[in-house]
Amino acid sequence: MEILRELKKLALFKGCPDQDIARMKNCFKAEITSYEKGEVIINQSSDANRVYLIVKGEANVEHEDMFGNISIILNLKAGDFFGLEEAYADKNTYKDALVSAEKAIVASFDRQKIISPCSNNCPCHIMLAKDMMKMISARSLALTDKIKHLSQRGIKDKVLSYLETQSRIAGSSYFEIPFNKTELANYLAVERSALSTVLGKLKKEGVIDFDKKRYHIKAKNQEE
Amino acid sequence: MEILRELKKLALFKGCPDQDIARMKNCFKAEITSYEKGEVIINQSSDANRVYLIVKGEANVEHEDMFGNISIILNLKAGDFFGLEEAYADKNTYKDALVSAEKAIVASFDRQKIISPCSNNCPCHIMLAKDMMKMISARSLALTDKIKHLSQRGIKDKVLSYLETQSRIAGSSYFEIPFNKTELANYLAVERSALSTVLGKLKKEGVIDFDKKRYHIKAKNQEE
DNA sequence: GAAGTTTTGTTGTTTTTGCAACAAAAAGGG
DNA sequence: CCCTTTTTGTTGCAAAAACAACAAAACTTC
Repeated sequence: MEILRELKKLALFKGCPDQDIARMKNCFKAEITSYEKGEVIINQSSDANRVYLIVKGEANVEHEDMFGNISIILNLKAGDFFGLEEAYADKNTYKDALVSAEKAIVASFDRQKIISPCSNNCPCHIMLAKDMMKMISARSLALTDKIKHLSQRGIKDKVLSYLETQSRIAGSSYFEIPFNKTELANYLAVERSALSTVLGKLKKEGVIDFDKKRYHIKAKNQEE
Repeated sequence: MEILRELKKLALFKGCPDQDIARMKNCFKAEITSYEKGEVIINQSSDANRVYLIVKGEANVEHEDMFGNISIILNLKAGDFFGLEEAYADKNTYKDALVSAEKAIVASFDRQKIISPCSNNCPCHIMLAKDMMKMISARSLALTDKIKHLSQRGIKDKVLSYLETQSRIAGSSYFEIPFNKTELANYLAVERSALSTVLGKLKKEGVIDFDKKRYHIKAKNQEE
């Protein structure tokens, strides 16, 4: 089964023997679905009775506000979960939507099975609990990062704050981000055209360079 | 001991017999300290080897960016933790500071003891693990809420988004927020004087009313 | 490779925000 | 109760962002 190969690539199942993964899939009532780019995986405000694992590809957590503006809260990659917080915090609706950002494979699990101790005594389940904790914590920190960016005054500072973080994560001044310009504007909650202008200016000033989704931070601290 | 009375008020220790709390305090190498308003409890970027529990009072999680601007990430109340995410995600420095927002009592625990299973077989420790999970999840959701506010274009929408959330949490159109105007500006990452102008306008328009930290949302959806 | 779609860049206008400086009001401390 | 400090409101100006509308470029799809 092809899915098994994908699952084994994830840090979550690292070192799990095949038959254990199979048993867990059964135990968690796993369902696996493929999505095309742009497909809505979960609708905002729908009932939160499952948790979702990105097995392959990427998906965005999106929020639509009362005026119809859509903002990208987070970008999820293979191995990331959606809906875990709702499960553990006992919320019964998702507050955001999950939208496929490219061709993606997504597994979903029964929420109750995930959060309660396993009666079948699955070998990897205890380890899993700790991984969950780590994952939720990491997400919390990622959200804090995003707040850091959004808290910057002005588009220029927002985008630089974001790019610096991405650069740090990539470990290089050359890096690729998961967003095109429109999506980046949504992520940073600014007007797309205004962002375009600012990016153009930063490029002209020689602070950064970019092409498509690839960016390069040229000067570190030689501004003003 | 007075502290014990405070601890027992927290949801975390609800139903725990006194001697168990005492044992856990010992097991987690607990230390308890009092702080005056404005005192820094934890410095940004300092070593993350303990986790902190607000026992009484309030404290703000604050972040100082590269330009020296300070923004309030979150407001923590009695029962809330600081540093849990770093512990579980295995980060060795705090990325934000913790500052007392009023006279407060804070307990701190050894990070390792909190995240590893207890060898002493403390009676409440298993329950505690689940509470931790719930707490981190709740924080994650709170951060998402904040992102929702920050993603609004314009101060007016930001502040209304925030106030509506606070109103929903309080379950009434009359409610009190934990911030004064300066702090609210920091939380929403906008200029204080601009916020003041916008609030004044909203009051004049009859959309909201406020006095000190008490607010009232008058009209639901009759704007423009 | 032509036609349509999506993404990106550009520009001008309007509105909002940031900034700075000040004054009034409220809170806190002896 | 007076003095000091903190909080809040106000205003004018400069800067920045939102908005709208359009054009060019890139990417699809047949």
